[in-house]
Amino acid sequence: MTIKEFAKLLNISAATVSKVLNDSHEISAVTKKRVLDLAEELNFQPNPNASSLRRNKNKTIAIVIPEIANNFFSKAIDGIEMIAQQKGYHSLIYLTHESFTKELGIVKHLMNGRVDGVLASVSLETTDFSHFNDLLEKNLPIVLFDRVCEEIQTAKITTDDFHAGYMATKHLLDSGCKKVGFLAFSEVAYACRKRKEGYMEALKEQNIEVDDSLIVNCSNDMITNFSMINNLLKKKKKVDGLFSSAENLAILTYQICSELAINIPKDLKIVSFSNMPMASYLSPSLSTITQPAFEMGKEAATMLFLSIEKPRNNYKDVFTEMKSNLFVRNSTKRLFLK
Amino acid sequence: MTIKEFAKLLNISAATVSKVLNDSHEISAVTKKRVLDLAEELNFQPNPNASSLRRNKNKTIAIVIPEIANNFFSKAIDGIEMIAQQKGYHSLIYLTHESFTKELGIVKHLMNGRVDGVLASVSLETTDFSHFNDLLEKNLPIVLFDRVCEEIQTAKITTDDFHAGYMATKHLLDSGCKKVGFLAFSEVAYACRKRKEGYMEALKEQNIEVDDSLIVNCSNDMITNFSMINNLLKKKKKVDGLFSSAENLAILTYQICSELAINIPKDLKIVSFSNMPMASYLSPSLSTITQPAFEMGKEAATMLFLSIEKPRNNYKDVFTEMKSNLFVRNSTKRLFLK
DNA sequence: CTGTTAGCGCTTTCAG
DNA sequence: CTGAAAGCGCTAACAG
Repeated sequence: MTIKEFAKLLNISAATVSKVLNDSHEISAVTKKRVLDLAEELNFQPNPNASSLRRNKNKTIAIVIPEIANNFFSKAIDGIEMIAQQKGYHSLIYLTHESFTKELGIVKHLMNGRVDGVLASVSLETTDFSHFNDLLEKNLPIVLFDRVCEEIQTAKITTDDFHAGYMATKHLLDSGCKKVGFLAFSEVAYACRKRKEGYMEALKEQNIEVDDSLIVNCSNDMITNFSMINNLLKKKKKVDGLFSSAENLAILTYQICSELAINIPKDLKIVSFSNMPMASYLSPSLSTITQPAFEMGKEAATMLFLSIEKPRNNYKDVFTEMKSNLFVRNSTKRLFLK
Repeated sequence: MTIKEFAKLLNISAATVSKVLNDSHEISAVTKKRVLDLAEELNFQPNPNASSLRRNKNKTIAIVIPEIANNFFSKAIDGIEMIAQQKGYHSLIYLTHESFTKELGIVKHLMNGRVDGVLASVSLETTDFSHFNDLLEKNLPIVLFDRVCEEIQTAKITTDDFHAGYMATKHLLDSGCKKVGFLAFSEVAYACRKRKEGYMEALKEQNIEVDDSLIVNCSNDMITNFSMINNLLKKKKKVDGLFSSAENLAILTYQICSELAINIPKDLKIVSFSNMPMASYLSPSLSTITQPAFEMGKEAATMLFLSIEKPRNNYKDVFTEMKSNLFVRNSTKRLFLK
């Protein structure tokens, strides 16, 4: 049903109906009620495409992320979608699967005006970020979260990755580890570099030389990751502690330890970034750093709507670092970072 | 930039450009190339709202699910999005958070023609399914997956829940359990009822009377679930095996066992539906039944596109039960269902 | 093979 | 306070 047909049912004009549905102040209370009542009864909704075309606004945002089968990202989407639903916006989801080419294609596509704003976490392969700048030049607001980059001047949300890395490593050293390794999910990603800097800071504080052979630079290729971590662990007495910058690498390590008959946590203590629910009950030997994924999603979405609804310079280049939680050992200890 | 402005750059008409971009056969190769080259160079894309309005088609589907911070649903979305991307479709995501009211609001909203099809998993609270029928009456194709219902005549995808329940329970009995309990995530959900029927079948086969006091009917309220499961477990010697129909209930049980100092799997063996990555390495005592979530997503999306692109009766009321990759797994055993 | 034209359904002046 | 009419940008029918 079109707005014209609907209007005819009440013997008024389409313009009047449109004004009521858009809550214009120039309509009498009586007409308003008549329209709203019938709209409710018939579940009448104006055609969103016609409306978007005319207004040049879509009430839609895009979420561009590397993967979704991931406890961090799925919780972040949960937060994003909650804010979007509150604001009456719709959320389109796009997965890059860590591919630069896909990310580029998606972002270029988004320049067609299908969405009013973009929330993005950059893929592991991405080192050239100019496609995001192209969005900004088209006046499309964008907020980066978790996988941010330094090159783009826009709002960004991360956890305090340096401090988290520092605390994780310190925890391992305090637990008696002498040789603490580091599993990097990427050599270039900003978040991972910060986590590594925190790791190095904790070592430095205790006058421990950084041993590059204890640092495994992983990638998106799990086969290679497996063999690199395997190589590290099969050298007896090589490492007694491991700080993992990503959940999937920690899980991979559990698998390797199982095959090599390495006892966790007796022979090897692990602290990992992870958003697995109740990790400490399921696997009491896994200590986790939990990022506030849901809150980060909400925060990122809130900032995006701010800049969709207000002029751009309100938010430009804000950098927010959120506090994360370090859960250690079956929830008897819980160290808050910061 | 509009298609008219773009056409002027090449001194041709907007219609011609439109035909090229929609791959019409009535355009010369030369013109085609000129248009495509410039479009590539300028990243020109026609306004999607104008196009959708004119065509009355959106190249967009909706995914309506209870929650996303969930290993099953996030993997399913992964599969859905993959097929959608291949088909050049966009995916809108809507979360009901298990609320009937929210589901109703979302589905009613979708009747405005914003999407060309709907993929849905019904919420736990939903017992009246007529809103889905309203969609079908508006000629909007819909495919239900995992949380399906019997009341709607449309395509549905589930796992073989009866057989999975049977195998899980049989596995516990074969492992020497005498008193096997069942954690139901819902009393009414079709999938859960089937899992329970499988559970009862396995008991019956071994001439074991069903003991209702070993069946915990859980809900979406985790506080109540906690106390009900706690009550069951704190009675010593009450149960020595537990089949959980949902991952979150199993994790809750791990927490309770930790507090009650119940040794898993010595005192209590657990088999649970779960899509946690490498559950058996992380927590070797947890045996899982893994649903082929990714494949179910792909299958559901494929069926949806079939019915979007072809007349409706092609797919009406097909019921697919997926069997591949459904197995009880712990580190040592992997039992394939069917 | 290419161009002209009408109109998708809505919102927004502007006139009354 | 209400309505008439223009036009958002595109595509499809039709003419040439």
